[in-house]
Amino acid sequence: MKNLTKRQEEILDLIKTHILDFGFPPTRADIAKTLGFKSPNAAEQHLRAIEKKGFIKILSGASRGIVLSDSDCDEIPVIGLVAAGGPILAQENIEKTIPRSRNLFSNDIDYYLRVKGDSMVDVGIYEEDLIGVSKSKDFKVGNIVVARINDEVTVKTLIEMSQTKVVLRPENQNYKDIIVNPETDELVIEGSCVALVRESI
Amino acid sequence: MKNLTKRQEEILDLIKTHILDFGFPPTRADIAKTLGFKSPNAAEQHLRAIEKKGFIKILSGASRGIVLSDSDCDEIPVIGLVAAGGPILAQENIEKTIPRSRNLFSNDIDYYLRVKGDSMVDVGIYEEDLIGVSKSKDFKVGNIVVARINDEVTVKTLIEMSQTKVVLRPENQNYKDIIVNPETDELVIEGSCVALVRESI
DNA sequence: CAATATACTGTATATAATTACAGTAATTAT
DNA sequence: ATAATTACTGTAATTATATACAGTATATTG
Repeated sequence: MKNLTKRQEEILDLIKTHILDFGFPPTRADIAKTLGFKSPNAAEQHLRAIEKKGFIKILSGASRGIVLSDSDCDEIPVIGLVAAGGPILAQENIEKTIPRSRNLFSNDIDYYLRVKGDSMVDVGIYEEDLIGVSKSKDFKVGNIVVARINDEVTVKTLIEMSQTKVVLRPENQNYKDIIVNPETDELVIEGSCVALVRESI
Repeated sequence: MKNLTKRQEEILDLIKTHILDFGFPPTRADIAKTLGFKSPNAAEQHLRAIEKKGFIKILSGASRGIVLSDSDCDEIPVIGLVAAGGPILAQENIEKTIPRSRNLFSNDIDYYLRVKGDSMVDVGIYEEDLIGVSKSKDFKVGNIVVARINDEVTVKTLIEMSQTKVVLRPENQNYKDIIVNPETDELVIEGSCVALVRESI
């Protein structure tokens, strides 16, 4: 799918905003008025261009007949197994997506990560649970974080964090603390857990 | 808010379905065609009646200008503390509601129940968690259920169920099984847990 | 360098859609 | 008993909207 131009993106945003605000898409005249066009035809031609690039579908003969394509209704990815090496949000890691509008949580969730293993059972995080991850950088010691250590992604409690020592604790007596020296090992805190979802009890 | 007639309810449903299917509300003509009216004015008058009862707002002069009122986007109640005696879904028990459209789960969730106490920590259900409850009657032994025993509502695992003996097990070594004789004690299985949500980790 | 894409103005028209007016008939509330 | 509500048909006017056609100008691609 080709990229939209800046102006086209503006128009797509306007359509989404209109739907959010009113519950239905704008007319050509609405678009023209909002963006200051003097002709509704300017909007028309933008819409055709955006349709050509696959971001919307125009239903001919229907008023306000603009249908957003699935790809752009802003979905939250659910990450299954993370392939070693690549970025977490790489396409091949995405198990499915959830429309952002269905997001139950007020928190800022950038993606859901499916939990593998039992290293966090003592805080009630089980295998196959989905944890909501926020990429925000304001995590603190004590938070449960998503960490990447040398290409391996793991969910642990952040216990200590300094220039030379980071301690990640599995919440399960059978496991030992992971102690990393960020100067010798590659360590990235990808985000912190802000929610948990268990789909099948 | 007054109740809708059967026909009006049909029309409101049609509007919701149309929005779901197309992304925008139907026209009067659409409604008339779908329901077999020979005049778009039949639809018009129904819409006015539904608006009068507060379920929709009609934006005059705008095509497809039908806005659903908040109240009818079908909300899932979140039940906090259950007052002894009354029904679970009584108004005073409802802590808040969540739009059904925001429901992440495919399961049939009739309400969310906020967990009190630590009797289920061994299966990862913690105080303040929300469990999604389905009122469906096809729960089985082994399921986690919401039970009401003599006016007290509790979440436990259903271990055994016969005419004269029902065993409910707290999933916490510090608690003992609850054994109830449905013939002498009042016992209602309100539903079974089909999901779990933890909003703050 | 020509073709295509982008980003518009300006006009016009067919059709889509709202909405008013005039009825009919059955049911329900006062 | 009478008024109001419900549930429509039928017609028609007005307005809202999509959309075609004719331009202008600049930027980008092959």
